[in-house]
Amino acid sequence: MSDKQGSDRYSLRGKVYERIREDILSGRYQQDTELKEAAIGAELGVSRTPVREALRQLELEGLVHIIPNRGAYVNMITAKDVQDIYVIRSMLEGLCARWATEHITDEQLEDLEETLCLSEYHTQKGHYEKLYELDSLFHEQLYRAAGSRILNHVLSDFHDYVKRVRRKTIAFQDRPVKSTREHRAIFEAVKAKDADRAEELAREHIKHTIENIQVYGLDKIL
Amino acid sequence: MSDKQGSDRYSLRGKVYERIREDILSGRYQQDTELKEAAIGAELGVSRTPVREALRQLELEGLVHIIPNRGAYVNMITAKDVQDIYVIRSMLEGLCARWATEHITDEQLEDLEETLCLSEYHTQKGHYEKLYELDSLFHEQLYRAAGSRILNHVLSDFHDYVKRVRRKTIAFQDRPVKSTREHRAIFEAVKAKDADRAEELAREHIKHTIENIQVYGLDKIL
DNA sequence: TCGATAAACATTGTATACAATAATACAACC
DNA sequence: GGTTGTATTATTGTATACAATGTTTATCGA
Repeated sequence: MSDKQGSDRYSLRGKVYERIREDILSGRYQQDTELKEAAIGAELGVSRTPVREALRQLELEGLVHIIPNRGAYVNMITAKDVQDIYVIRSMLEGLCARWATEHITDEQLEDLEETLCLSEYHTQKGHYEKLYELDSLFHEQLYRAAGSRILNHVLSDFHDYVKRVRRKTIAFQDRPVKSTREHRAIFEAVKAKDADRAEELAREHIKHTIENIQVYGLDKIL
Repeated sequence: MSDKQGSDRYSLRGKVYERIREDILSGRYQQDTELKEAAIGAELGVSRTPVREALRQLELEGLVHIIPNRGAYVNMITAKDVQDIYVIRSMLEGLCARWATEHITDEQLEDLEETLCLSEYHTQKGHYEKLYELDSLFHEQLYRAAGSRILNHVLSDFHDYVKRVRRKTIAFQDRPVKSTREHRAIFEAVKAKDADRAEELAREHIKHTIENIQVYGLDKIL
């Protein structure tokens, strides 16, 4: 999720923030690249002020580290980070599925099913870019359904962190078919109010994603 | 953990950040209190610039929400948030204990044991303020021992979030004695390289903490 | 040539000035 | 009286100026 709690994509600060973030997450910068406020400002045609604010936010997110009076440096996401994130996510997605089962409304269930149907359609057609979006949407809908501000916050962050990895690996081998099938299974468990099963399935779903990524080869992305 | 990745407590920005953060977490502000840059700056004797930066960081952390061109508003932590955090933490602390078991060095093991000994001493003596610090330290050492930047980051954040709750409830009833005993048990499992047991114990430890908090009465804190 | 020192430079930290936007108060109108 | 439009005010968004700090380079002496 990129809309973050209020990142304000339309202010200069928001634009700069999104831009640098994207540049780091997409691997344009190398580890420890120095991010000079003036240079970035000049490049984007803004003053140092919005750049500074963007860098401070990125620091809190862990994407850059700032040494006082020296500068801001890029924190690349390492292969280990990605693996850790997926292990953590598998637990939290499980919890999320459980809570969603307990709290989901009929309307949210319908939205989820609609997303699922679309996913199944585009899986058949092999529309991978569309599938990527729908995959994100499915998970976001589940996050919301869980009804926990905190869980939503942390899962959204992680989800966003590994965006690049997901984008690259989602279409690898027979993952799309399996992934969509797993989504369907999770959905059915949630609908049937079987929280234990929903949790188990969601955990497995993420674990399978990790395996797929490992087969693909993480080093090809990072 | 308050030293954050580089929050820079010694710059004005860092001081303002810590101050506002503390004021929110300690409940000095009410939900949706408007935080005006000029007012805060005047109160702390600094210009708007560091205040702005602090507010932007707090937004990302979820402690304030900013409406563009309007202002920054306090996001209180609700009782449900606290409960959610503890449920999430119980899982992640479990994972942390597992990873710590797998990665901990002999030196880290010794540090941990030292903390533990001190805890046991101060538990006997009933030094609750000291115990609070040692409790934090024990967990932080375990976070570090797990050897995962990501897990450390998210757990430290959560740990910090519920600081106030912990401070208030740590001395409630016979919790100090039990808590220290549980720490000892976790330590022994880690030392014995029994990852399954360490994970299970760590999870239970947090669950017991939740129960203690619930008996104490969350509404008394928030 | 090497090392130390200091001066020049680059970069961040903070304050202030100005622009843009939103909130408020008040008047004109129905 | 209520409503709408406008002027005023307050507040944030951005740019710029200045201060403090860190880094590099040039110079001097041994």
